[in-house]
Amino acid sequence: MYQYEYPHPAVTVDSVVFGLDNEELKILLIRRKLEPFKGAWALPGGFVQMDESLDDAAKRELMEETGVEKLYLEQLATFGKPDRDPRERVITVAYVAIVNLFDHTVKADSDAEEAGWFPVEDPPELAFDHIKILAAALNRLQGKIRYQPLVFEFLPEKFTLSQVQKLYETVLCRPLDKRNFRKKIQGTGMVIPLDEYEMDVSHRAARFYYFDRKAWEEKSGEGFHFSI
Amino acid sequence: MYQYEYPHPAVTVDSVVFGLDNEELKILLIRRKLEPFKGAWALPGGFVQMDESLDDAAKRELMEETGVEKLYLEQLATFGKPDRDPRERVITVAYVAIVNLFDHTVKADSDAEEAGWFPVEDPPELAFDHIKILAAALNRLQGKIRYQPLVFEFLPEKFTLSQVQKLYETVLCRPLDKRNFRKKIQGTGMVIPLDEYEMDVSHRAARFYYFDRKAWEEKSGEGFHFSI
DNA sequence: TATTGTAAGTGTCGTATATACACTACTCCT
DNA sequence: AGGAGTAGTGTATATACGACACTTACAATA
Repeated sequence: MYQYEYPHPAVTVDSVVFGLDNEELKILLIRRKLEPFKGAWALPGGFVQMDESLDDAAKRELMEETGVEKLYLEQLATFGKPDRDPRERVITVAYVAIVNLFDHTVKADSDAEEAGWFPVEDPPELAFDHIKILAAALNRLQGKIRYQPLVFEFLPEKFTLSQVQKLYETVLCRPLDKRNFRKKIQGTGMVIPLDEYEMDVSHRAARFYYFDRKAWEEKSGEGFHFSI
Repeated sequence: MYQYEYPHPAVTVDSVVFGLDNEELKILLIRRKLEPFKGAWALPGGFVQMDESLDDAAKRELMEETGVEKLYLEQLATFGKPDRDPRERVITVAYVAIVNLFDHTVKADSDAEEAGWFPVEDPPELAFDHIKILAAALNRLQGKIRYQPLVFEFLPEKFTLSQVQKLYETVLCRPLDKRNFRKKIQGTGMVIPLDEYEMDVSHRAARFYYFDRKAWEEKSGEGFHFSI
């Protein structure tokens, strides 16, 4: 038992994990095994250990639940209404994560836990206030994707420009003009053409490109905006 | 005494309170009366009560420490490195606040606590990791002021365009062209001229304007960007 | 081997937006 | 009357953005 002079809330981390699955934007959800909300779908997460930072806690929980090590992770916001958990006062630090479903396989159904990918547009009923967290995460993603190169976190190392465009269209929920899009994305100077082309497609093969992370890290230092 | 089956961190809220004092951007700091960091300057804040939301906690602490009710308040980020407080594990939810030092007087030196306004550029040594929180807050302010009308939170109801421009220049740390600035700010349609002019100035009297909050709230709903 | 289906790839022009830049107007003070 | 000090105003150029339609390449099928 742990004793304190004043009451302390519990602190959890919960992550909204985005991934691109079949050209659809999806989120990873876990089915709860315990009360409260037993059987309901919920964001992956858990309690912060006393010796780990918040980022580390988020990483650990995701590692445990998805098996993925390399993912994009960023703190979103902290949710702390007094009654958001019926058991005790629980404050949750929410994260946005992006996993690359091309390069890594996610153990969606792990040992003990049932997990699954759900379309962002119509998720199932979620436990706690997780639907609010999802809304905030989607909002952040849509805002940030326009001036930071987050799209490449979703895509394989080598991708076609059509893939990039479709992803932007999916996230932003609006169509983009092909020529203008290609002008912009190539105008950044960070999306570099390879001498490789698609194979085994029943139409003209698309060229592969890669994202020059080094150039971005240098230029993002001062002033440079990605901006699509 | 309060008992828990698992260890719980303490949770505080700390606010970076910005204000415009003599055309300088300043932050409000409190001198600590207790260990640790006794005597050092720190961000105003305190423990979250079990029956209040995080926003309410931030508001309450600021009300207690500054006496100001009407202020702009927005959650910034949560800081939770395990060793950021030497006593016990303390996770702090940081807020950015803006107080209007024209319309409200802040009880900078209150009963028990010594408080003061310090230039953002060279603050004193701060307790805990508060210098990091300050850096993050300044970053947020500089970013957000360019596409949201935060400036008017600093200024009196009726202001001159020169005041607005000087404030932008102060926050962004760069000079702006007067004519282009005035074109843009008037182009928003939300900064409305009054038929009042400065009095008792030893030069041409400047016209007063006000910010049309209603128009902003309507237009900010969809798509409109303030953008300076 | 000719045809068809499908997605890839490419350029221009008009419009809107951003930037650079310098003088006159007003008020008070000496 | 003139000087000090800040308010206020317009134009021209460069850049960015959005609209828009056809040709190319590949493979499957007739």
